[in-house]
Amino acid sequence: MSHPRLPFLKKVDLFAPLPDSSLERLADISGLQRFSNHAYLFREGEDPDFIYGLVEGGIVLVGGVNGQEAVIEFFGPGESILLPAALLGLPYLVSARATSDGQALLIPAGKLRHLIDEDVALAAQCARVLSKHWRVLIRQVKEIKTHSAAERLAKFLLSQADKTKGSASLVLPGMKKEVATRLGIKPETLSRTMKKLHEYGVETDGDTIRIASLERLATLINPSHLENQSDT
Amino acid sequence: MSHPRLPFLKKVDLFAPLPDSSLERLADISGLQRFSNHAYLFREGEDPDFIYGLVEGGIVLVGGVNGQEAVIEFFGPGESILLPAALLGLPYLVSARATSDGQALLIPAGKLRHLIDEDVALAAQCARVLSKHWRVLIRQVKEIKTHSAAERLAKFLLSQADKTKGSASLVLPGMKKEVATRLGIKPETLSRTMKKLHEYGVETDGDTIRIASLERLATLINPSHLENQSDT
DNA sequence: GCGTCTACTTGATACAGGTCAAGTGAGGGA
DNA sequence: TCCCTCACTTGACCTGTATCAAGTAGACGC
Repeated sequence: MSHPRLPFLKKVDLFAPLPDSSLERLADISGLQRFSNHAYLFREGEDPDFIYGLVEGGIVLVGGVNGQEAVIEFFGPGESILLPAALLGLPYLVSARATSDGQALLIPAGKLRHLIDEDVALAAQCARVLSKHWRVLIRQVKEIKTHSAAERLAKFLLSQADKTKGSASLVLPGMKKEVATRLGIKPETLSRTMKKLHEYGVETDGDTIRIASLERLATLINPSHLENQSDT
Repeated sequence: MSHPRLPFLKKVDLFAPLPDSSLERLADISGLQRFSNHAYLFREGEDPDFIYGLVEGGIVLVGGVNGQEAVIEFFGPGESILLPAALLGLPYLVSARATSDGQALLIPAGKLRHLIDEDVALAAQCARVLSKHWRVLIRQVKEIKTHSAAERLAKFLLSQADKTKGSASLVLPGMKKEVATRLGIKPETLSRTMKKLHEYGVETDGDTIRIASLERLATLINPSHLENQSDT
């Protein structure tokens, strides 16, 4: 009969495609942890004890010391974090804070580091997930270096929408001040930039955003021709 | 007897620690390519045909369309690039340009994608190398979002130095205008920022930089206490 | 040698985004 | 109910970096 944590493993992209044999092994060493909004899961500088597979809820990776901290990226259910620090056995470069209540699967870093040298399926899947994460960051670096605040915000909103055509409504993955630092700007600037987007059909109501026309908003980024927005 | 390309494989971190069985297989499908300074190895948007293991010389990853392009990162001998695009079979997000003459090992992306599911050692090593790359980008994102141009330049120079104490002399890994966009600033600003660093003991002479005291330069970043500069 | 590039520097000026300061308004506890 | 606190907004002002425009100097071709 199957392990009680199996259904949770299946919800995490890192583990979902693995064969049963791998899953059993992971289930044996994994643990499920609940966390509540605004709680820190771990902090920058600590040694890696676990990797986290997000089953439910959202978290942010934040870097930098207090007062100067910046959100690196938002993560949601199905995503896993900390693989790099865990595999290399090096201290975390970022902290993680919950943006909602939720729960995560924890896999001990040491055991994972061991498993990866014996389990092809797991190792290959780690490589694929890390590859996706790399591309996420590459996009962000490119954007910060080549686009203005308004363009970055527009692109961010478009990426948060679940559609690509017509109108859309979305709720921000965190507080506005977190979104601001994710975009590399200050909260005040986010406020003002949001106002500029009114003329592109963007309306805000607390943390939900309504976009009248995704196509229209897209013209802000690239006045004329098309941009790839799909691949991950 | 051993394959003629084996010594080259040994020079690339991705392959160096692999067992002979893996190396033989890679040697069979790999090819060695020379490139000359300023040549493009591939361009953003293309489909991945190969991954590149740098044996000799330097290259930059640049993102963004012509006129708005920004250097993502510099890479040197031993490093490999494009693993993410190759493993996922998705178009390159960046272009690569040589910053010197050199040579690289090419491994066909399709074959690698196939191998990784059968060779634990290879898969695990891919995961580890990708982990390192992730951490490099994380650092960069953190810096861009939390430090000024002068601080970023100082940190960059410190990271280029091969020592951590006393005086040092280094040559920039690319043209000044490339270094500028790597730091997220314009060439003019780099020029001016370099001048500001004179008072921290930084002297420039073409593309070689002399730093009188690494400790002194470090005070620019963190006026008082210490910062981790070592781990990768 | 003499143009012509191209990288780089320097100066003057513009502007995006940051900083500081003062609200507003929605929870949340006593 | 009345405070607090804390996210967010708004306004006025400031500054770091970009932009535009010369100008210098080394490298290369002829």
